Amino acid sequence: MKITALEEYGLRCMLLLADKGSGIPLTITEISTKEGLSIPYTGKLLMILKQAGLVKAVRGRKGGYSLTRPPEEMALREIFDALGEPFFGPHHCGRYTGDNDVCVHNEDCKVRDMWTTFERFIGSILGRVMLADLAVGEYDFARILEARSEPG
Amino acid sequence: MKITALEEYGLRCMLLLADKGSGIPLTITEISTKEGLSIPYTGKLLMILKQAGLVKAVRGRKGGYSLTRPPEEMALREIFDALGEPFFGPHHCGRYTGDNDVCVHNEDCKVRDMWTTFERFIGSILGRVMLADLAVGEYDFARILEARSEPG
DNA sequence: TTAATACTATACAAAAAAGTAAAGATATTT
DNA sequence: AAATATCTTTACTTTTTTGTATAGTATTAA
Repeated sequence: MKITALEEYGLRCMLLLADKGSGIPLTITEISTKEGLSIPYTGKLLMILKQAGLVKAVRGRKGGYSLTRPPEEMALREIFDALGEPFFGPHHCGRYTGDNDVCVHNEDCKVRDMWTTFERFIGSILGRVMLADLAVGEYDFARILEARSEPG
Repeated sequence: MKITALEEYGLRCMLLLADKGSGIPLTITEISTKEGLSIPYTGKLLMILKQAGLVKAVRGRKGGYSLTRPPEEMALREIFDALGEPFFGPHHCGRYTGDNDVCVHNEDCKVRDMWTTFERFIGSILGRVMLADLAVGEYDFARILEARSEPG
């Protein structure tokens, strides 16, 4: 039950871009310096985020990366989905089949049902907390859950 | 953001022991057969659970594993803590330091604060859902959160 | 048009997690 | 006491994840 490296570092990069504002893009070099990451690894991260449509790249001089949307409209859920599988995703049961081709509990599984509920619970939070909330330091989940409706 | 193999399989073994009742212990061989896992791997899992004090072992004939406490008193949280680190644990920041010895955001980190809140949120659920709830198919988290007080 | 700057893609190396193998120690039953 | 069934320990192999290296492509400003 762990946060992966891509998720952790990817979120940090997104936050950096959110803080910067959408004016001037940030280069890979700048991002890598500010986050203490290597340049190739930073490039890899940004590439993943770009392919998910969360950031856009401008080449050449004065180029760099910036967000495709204002951080107020970017849910943490989208960011994590871009950087890895969800907590309990569609591949879970096919992945943990033990020694068999298909899980022993395939027909009826209490653990699966529990994870499904759990995933939905977590998703309802991450879908409503926006990158802008993070930038401002707002993560009172209970209040956010109350104030905002389920995301579309 | 993923569930580890140890957590998934370990939880299944615990559920199996909970269903069995605390009378006759289950052997590694029985557990491995019922869960579709190899015998050595099952042994490894049970050893971890034993060292955490969640199960006890009896050697020799008629031996095997059983729960140390009734499943009504065993929170999912304890089980996951035994099988791996918590979602956002004390080692997180020391682990994701990029190329430096200490994380660039060590002084003031919005991501860290967010994870802390998030971890507490998840913990408040997992601390109140018991293994017995799972066995019965009860995982209406909202209701459980409402009905039960914060665990000690 | 040229050189500098920046992103893109592919292949590879290192570290961590997952899973296996085999020999050893302990308890119970006969 | 001996045989058997069980847990226990250590070391090893495989797979996945992380992170690196390098060569290539595109854009812009002078």
